Amino acid sequence: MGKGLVMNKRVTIQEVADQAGVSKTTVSRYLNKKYHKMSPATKKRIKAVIEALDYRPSRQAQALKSKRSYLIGVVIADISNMYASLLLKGMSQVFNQAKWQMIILDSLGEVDLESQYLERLIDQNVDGIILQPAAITSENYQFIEDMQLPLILADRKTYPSQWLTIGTDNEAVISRLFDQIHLADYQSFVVVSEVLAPVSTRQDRYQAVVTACAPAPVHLIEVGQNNWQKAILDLAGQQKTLFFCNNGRVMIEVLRILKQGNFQVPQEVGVTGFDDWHMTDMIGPGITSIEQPTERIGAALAENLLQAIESQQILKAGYQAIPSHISLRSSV
Amino acid sequence: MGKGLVMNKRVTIQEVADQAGVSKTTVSRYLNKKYHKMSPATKKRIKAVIEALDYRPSRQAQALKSKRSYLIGVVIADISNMYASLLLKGMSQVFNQAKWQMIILDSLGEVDLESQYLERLIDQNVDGIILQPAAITSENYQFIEDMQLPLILADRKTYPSQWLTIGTDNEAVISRLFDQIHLADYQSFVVVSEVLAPVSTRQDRYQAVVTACAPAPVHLIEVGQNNWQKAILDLAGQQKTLFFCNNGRVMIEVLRILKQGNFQVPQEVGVTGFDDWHMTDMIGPGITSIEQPTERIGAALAENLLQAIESQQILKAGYQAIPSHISLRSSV
DNA sequence: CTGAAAGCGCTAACAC
DNA sequence: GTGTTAGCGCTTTCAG
Repeated sequence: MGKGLVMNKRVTIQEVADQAGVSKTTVSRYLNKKYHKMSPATKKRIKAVIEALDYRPSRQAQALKSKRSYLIGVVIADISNMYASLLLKGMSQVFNQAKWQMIILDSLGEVDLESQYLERLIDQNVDGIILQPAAITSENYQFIEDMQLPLILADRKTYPSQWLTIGTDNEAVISRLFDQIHLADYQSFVVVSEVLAPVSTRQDRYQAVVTACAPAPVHLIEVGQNNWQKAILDLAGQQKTLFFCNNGRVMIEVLRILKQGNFQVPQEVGVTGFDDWHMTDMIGPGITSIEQPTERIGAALAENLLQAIESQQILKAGYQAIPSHISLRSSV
Repeated sequence: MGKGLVMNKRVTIQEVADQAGVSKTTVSRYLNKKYHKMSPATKKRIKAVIEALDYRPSRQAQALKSKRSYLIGVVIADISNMYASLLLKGMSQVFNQAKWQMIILDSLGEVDLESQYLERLIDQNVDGIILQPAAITSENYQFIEDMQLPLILADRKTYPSQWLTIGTDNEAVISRLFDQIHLADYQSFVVVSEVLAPVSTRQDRYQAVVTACAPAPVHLIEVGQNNWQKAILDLAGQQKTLFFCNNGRVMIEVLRILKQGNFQVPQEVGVTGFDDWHMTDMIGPGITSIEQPTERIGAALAENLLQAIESQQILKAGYQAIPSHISLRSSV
């Protein structure tokens, strides 16, 4: 690898220049592949010295001068969540293949913490930001725009629409899913979700279910609310109910509760919804569910952001929906 | 928030100095809380200007001068893995609470890619590195040591032992788990694992099972090998077998295979092992399993690394085991 | 108590 | 083709 046996201090461009008998400028030109007017001889000499010394330019210094850090800030609402993991996987495939690196922060879904972290990213001179916003109002993120920093939203929209958001095709896939379900089999319909208000995705999914079930009414159970578990069991006990779960964690919970209540799926209750794990087929009879293309969403976020950074263009506000896959099994 | 309506360029320390009628030096002193010899008046004035201008120092520039980037490099073998997610969660709790930020890279378990990423982190002037190594030989990481960069290993040891590694108490917890199992119930014992060779953790777990079952022999099935699925079904069919799964993904796979083969757990086969998801209770009868304290491992890694960085001391090589929890259910 | 000046490692006019 | 010079935004002697 051309590495010396022991090396303490970083070698600098100056040392390379000295050893090669040229100026820093020339070395810098070499580094930045500006060969257009450079004698093959010097070029070769510099190359040799760089290898001998195992010289690697300091990104810090380059960034300070060139205003490009090759750092991307990523703020996620919960890094331990499977959805987030897959999103990050997709991003890292795009960024790391190129020379970009991600600084990843976990906002815990808390708006104040999120603001703090966003500011830190700006302090760090990141070239762009990918954000899964904890707030639903665009105003919270206006200051990023003011800084002229490219920003792209993951999964969740903010209002009024101001940035490009990339996520699942919630409405379309839910509509397709319900086309496959024989609604007459059910006497009541329930959406189970984490609290709707702060997250556009949850609202959109709820609305899509409402639309799909119309004119039948749709109940909403928000996990964490008073007696929500009991509410599920009550509904399941009263009439044949279809439970639509807004994400994978919720689905796991619902299945657990129904199992404890000794309800048979799909004979006594129906269960469907979003499955972040792609593994509900392990559970019970196999759950008919929506599998999100999470990695591809992550990759798309990264690609779009890079393009915006490199072209210096502002991303067009709006929602880019990546199509989901419906996994038909036997839970409904 | 003290933010102006529109601001394009970052404000610099020079502008603050000008507005406050002092020199950059004094502002810098203020920023670094060197108040010892500074008149309350100037202090107040600087404070006011900083707030009015919403000035925030550039980390880039600070780092270039002070040799402290407040950046930590984290290289993980697979970022979409649940174990990794929880590790990162634990780390982020420690780092982000303080003013540290993580650059996270996914090595895909590939040694070459990993080397490349580690070098990039060095280029970026990170203050320390947390690594879940893809290779098992310490030699691969010697160059980090040569750079005087604090390094700490997550979950996996390298040989010869050269750095502090923090992970699960594999041997101890496996020994405790087997104390709870009535070995006489089984006629054969099998460890199912991803390929053993490159990862110390997998080897250690296998050895611990061998020790616990002695003098009975222990079969080893490496997933991905020729006909490994069939091997599982064959063993299960021949005699009453206990399957020990080396991690959560493997356990999911084993359960899936056994289910397809119509084997009843625990009547016909026993299943136990490590469960990264803390959710195998959703599956079948509830799986007796080992739940790793993954978040705490992540936090411990972060804490130890920070301490090493701040004290300028080298971490003592060795293995720090964080105790796991055994979840006794009914699968064995 | 405060400031001038040098410099961290690099890039980019502008000369020659 | 290549070098000189002047910074990027900050910290830190060293003087006063």
